[in-house]
Amino acid sequence: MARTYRDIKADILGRITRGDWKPGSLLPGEIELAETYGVARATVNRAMRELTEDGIIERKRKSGTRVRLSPLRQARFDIPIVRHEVTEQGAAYRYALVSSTVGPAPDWLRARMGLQTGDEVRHLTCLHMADGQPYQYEDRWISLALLPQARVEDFAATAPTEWLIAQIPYSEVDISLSATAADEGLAAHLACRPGEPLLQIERSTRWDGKAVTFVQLVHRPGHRMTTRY
Amino acid sequence: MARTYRDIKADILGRITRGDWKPGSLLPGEIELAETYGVARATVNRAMRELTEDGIIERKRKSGTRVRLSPLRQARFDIPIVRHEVTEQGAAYRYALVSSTVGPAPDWLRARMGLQTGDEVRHLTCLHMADGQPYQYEDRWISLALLPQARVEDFAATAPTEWLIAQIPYSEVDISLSATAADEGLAAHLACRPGEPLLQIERSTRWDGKAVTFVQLVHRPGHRMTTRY
DNA sequence: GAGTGGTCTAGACCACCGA
DNA sequence: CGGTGGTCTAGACCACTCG
Repeated sequence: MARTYRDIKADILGRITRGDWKPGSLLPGEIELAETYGVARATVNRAMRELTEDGIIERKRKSGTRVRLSPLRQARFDIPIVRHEVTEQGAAYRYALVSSTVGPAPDWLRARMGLQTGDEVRHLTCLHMADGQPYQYEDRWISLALLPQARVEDFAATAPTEWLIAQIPYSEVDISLSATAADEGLAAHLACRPGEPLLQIERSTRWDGKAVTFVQLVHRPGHRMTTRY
Repeated sequence: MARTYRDIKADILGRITRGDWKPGSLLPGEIELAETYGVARATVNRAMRELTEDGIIERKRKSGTRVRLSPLRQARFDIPIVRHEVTEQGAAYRYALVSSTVGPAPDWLRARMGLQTGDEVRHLTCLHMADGQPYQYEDRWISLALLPQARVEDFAATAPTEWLIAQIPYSEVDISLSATAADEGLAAHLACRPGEPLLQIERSTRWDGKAVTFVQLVHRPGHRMTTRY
């Protein structure tokens, strides 16, 4: 007999995957299930709530709980710090600052970050290496309106990402994943041929609703992001 | 005054983002917080549990709750059904079956799916279109050992994904994201130049621990996957 | 209006793990 | 060992929404 909310969650999920409860069908109410399993209603509720978060079932007051017609598929990808990603693979991590400038934000960036005309930004490009091989190329813009201390910071030793985490640990982020072709510069930095397909991640970070930083991260050829669910 | 677990969660998160509680620091215990907020301990627990799931804090019995040193970043991407993805953009969806064969699984696929020598698979390639333009190219393999009914199914009208969901609604999935270059065939199907960088998703689906299907989904040039957190 | 899920409470016991 | 979080209970009230 099931006793914990985990047991109950597993049992309900089992009935769904085995086809006892088919997509679209109505599940028993919480009170009934609580009696069936011999537990308190709160315990059943916890199990059902997690199944809802997992995209397995849909719940509505009054109408009850149904198995989702088409399961809501969502994958979670960890967004690692490059240094950790590299060292966890057992490789030696090295970071190099490639270029650094300060100036007014170009138009496309102003649009993208929602900056005012004349707002200045620190523009950094850097390279992250694993065992001496290029691993990821980083092209970052930091708003000096919000982070004036970025004007004078020396990024020779510390990568911008890790510096930024120390400044604003918790923020809102937009992420975009796409494929891009290596141009001459990228090819040189990542030691690949021009035109080679590369996985690119773009991140916009906001704090208190205001744009803090925008970054393009381009991975070396063949890089994969993986996850399971 | 905070009254619900949402209020409390927001208040705690606010103190963290504002820097009242810095990364690595110890938060008050649940009992103390419950008294502070004037609620039951279970309410504080719910708030803290969600902050843990969100990767904001770390909890350990006996030692207590700490703000994570470097916030655990994870992004959730919805894995939509192509047809829904297209129609939600207001475009007309069309599906076309390109090729279909039945035969023994090639070696690389056997390794990838963990099939036995001689296991047969149905191999399908199809095209998903939005407003008459190529949108996504699908290259799918279905294990006939697990889904014998796939041998005779006519995929002319129904896309494999949607048929599969009807057969095994809930399953375990491995996902891999990468960039690939269009070869001659892909270029023809997706109406792009050979060599063009394309975003590719590979999915392995298991049910009851056994490999059911493997698919490569290649998006048209310029496609982006986006999310926020 | 009434039935369902959403949440809160007060109390209890347990499991883990650091000192 | 003792303190912390993890979970369960029994009961209650509330909010949403369908009929």
